[in-house]
Amino acid sequence: MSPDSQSSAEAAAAVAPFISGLPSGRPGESWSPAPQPAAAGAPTFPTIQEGAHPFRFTITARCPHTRARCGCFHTPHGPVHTPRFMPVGTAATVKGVAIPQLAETGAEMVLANTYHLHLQPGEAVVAEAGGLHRFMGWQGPLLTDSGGFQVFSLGAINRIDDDGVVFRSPRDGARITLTPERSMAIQMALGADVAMAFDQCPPYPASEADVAAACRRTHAWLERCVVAHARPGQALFGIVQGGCYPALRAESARVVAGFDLPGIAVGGVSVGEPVEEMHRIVRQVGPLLPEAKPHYLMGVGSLREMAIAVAQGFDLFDCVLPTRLGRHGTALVGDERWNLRNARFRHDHTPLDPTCPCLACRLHSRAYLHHLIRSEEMLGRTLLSLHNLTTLLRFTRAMGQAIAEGCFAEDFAPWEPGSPAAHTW
RNA sequence: GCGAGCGUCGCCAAGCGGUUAAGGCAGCGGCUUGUGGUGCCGCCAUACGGGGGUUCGAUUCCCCUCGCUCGCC
Repeated sequence: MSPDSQSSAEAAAAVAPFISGLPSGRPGESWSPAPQPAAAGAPTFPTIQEGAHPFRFTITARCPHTRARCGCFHTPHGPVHTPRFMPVGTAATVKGVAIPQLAETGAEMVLANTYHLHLQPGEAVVAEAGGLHRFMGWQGPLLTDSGGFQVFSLGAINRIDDDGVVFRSPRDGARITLTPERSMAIQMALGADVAMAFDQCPPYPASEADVAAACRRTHAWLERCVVAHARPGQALFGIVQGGCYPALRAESARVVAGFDLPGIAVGGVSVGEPVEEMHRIVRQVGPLLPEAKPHYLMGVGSLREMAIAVAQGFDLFDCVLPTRLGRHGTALVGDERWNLRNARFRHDHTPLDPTCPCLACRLHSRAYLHHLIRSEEMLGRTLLSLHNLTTLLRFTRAMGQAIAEGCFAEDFAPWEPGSPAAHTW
């Protein structure tokens, strides 16, 4: 059975584990959003985690032709089958998508953001709710980004030094300091399954000297993150930097791998560099990562780039693209992008993508989606976001299946009729 | 019927003797990669209600005409 050709009963069953913490809606049934208060002196972390977790990563199959592998990363909130795309839920919500719908896309691990949640509503509110899982209602694995990227990409930075970053809150102008220790404290309070190291992501282009300095700082900060991180049941991932400089990348990969953390990420891509540059970095760095750990390529979520990365042994991806494109009216169909605003869809009463199992494609036509987007109806944004997420998730799942069956290739394109992996689509 | 005003892109609207005839909306396309529900970038009137004149030159001045608006009978 294709992973996507499931009946609605099967779909409901698949969703159930992700929403088991939610009330059934039956009359008289009560639901307490927060656990019982902890005893005096106990850590203030959410109590839904019990003890240390090994965060095992098991590789179940390897591609004979490339470095690709498929496997399973085990977290306290369940498995993440790799390769896998991870939807971005910046403010503890994947914009426009409700939890049951999110589960239907095939998402297993979801991202949230330290920077945004610290500013609003503040990690204390999340912690008092019982942690991020309880707060947002997602019972599957969660990962929090450290806030490092946002400080550099969105923030009006006041000062950056070896200690950390001082910036002004775009919300109320308040002066905020973020350091490795602070980021760890916030992420521990949020309580995701995976916390990311606080890093410095240099812009593109940047001089070799500037990138080298950012690397040194990122490595020093990683050490401080490791020291500060003390939350059972939460893994810490280090981040490799180095921009487009091979020597710096190699050095960074060596240093970060040396910390022997449960996972390793590659950052500093998708920052405006040409895609060919990204391909070079992926091809260079992939082979340098410790074989037995999950490899997470940060910020990459276009099909071609993910396939190239998977071929170099990357396992996890995240990207705002599917939801941002969806909100703005663009649908991913195969490897094309369709702007649903375009007049050519006005009278097109066929499904968006007949091969896609998502809600938008099952229930609605291109003409209807076109109408919703043109009318700026919020349902249009939701449906396209859902569709785009579904497309990326089924693509990464199809890669996994193809790896297991030995029919994966770097130019993986299962939607093409002649593709040896067509049956995985 | 008389008086006044107005008619510039689908809509709103500058220009008031020499302009590549602003701009906005709409429309037609494009862009967005560890997320400010945004944003950005192209394209879109040889044409100024119609017809005559004056002038080297008229969307801009004059006459006629058509249409709309507001007053007064």
